[in-house]
Amino acid sequence: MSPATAAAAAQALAPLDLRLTRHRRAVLGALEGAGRPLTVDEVVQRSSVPTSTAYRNLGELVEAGVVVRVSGVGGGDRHELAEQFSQHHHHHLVCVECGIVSDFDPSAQLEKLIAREVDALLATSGFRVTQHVFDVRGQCQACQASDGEPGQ
Amino acid sequence: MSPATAAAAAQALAPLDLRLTRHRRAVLGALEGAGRPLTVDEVVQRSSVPTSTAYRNLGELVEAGVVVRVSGVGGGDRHELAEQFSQHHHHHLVCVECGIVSDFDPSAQLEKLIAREVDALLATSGFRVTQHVFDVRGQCQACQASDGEPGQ
DNA sequence: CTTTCTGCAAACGATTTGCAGCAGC
DNA sequence: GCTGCTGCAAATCGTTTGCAGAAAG
Repeated sequence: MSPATAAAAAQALAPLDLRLTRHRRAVLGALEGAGRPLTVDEVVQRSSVPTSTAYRNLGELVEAGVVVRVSGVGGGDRHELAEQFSQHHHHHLVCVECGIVSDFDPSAQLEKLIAREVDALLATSGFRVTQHVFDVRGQCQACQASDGEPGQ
Repeated sequence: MSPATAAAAAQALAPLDLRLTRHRRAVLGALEGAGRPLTVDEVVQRSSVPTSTAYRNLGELVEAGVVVRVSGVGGGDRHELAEQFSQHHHHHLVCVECGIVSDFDPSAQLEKLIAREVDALLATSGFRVTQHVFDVRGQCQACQASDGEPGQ
């Protein structure tokens, strides 16, 4: 994990009386290195943190706003660094076949229009928006390729 | 459940050798009546269908394309009638506090831009898009009201 | 009538938690 | 050194499944 990220994470954890322990560093390192949302199991694999601790740490990191949960397609929740820690706003491409979630950047035009739509929502329904999710589902290239093929 | 919906549902179920039983009617009636995505538990409550049957039926209805699963915030998956059965395209407002998911209609302008974005994705990443999800998260009016208050 | 559906209770897998000792700050 | 963290194993919760009898077309 980069030193800048570590410092920022420590800042976010402190108000909740949470410490930046070796396991939390490992978890954040795994998420940072992956560059896409990971399941708890993938985090355990990549960080060598025991499962129960991984669950606990991910939960606390979410509360601290350092990590966000992303819902994919079955197979449990996925996690990635919050946008303020990963440096950029993005959306998700979810493959409904293999479950992999990858990131993509939306056009500036779309973002602008979304912002306008969100403002309208507050006015019409009183809903206070904190986040928007624009996920796209379909079939990734790899799954398209393996589809018509013999042998699974 | 309206007769038109019933007929359409029967049509969708038949190819999979699935019958439109009294429980499946009850489940669809609950979803239709709610007008928002329901958890399995809410479906059980409103339809008086035993839990295991509700799970089985919802799964089958999803396979038949009559129902879609919507991911909210914890508390299990939520379900609603597929757009072709509920008459309109819409998106979701998810309250991160109470978990309630409600529907809202996007502007035509936003939909047009989303369609364009989705086309671009196929071209740049080879991802074959089948569905887009534009969910908005935040705090519903009821939860805003109960927030600063004493007693919970 | 034949095939699918139902209801129960038991199985299952993912996630959470209690507790005694270890580690940040 | 005080307070929060860890690891294990046991508890929990949502979901799935096997099976014998009921119901749909």
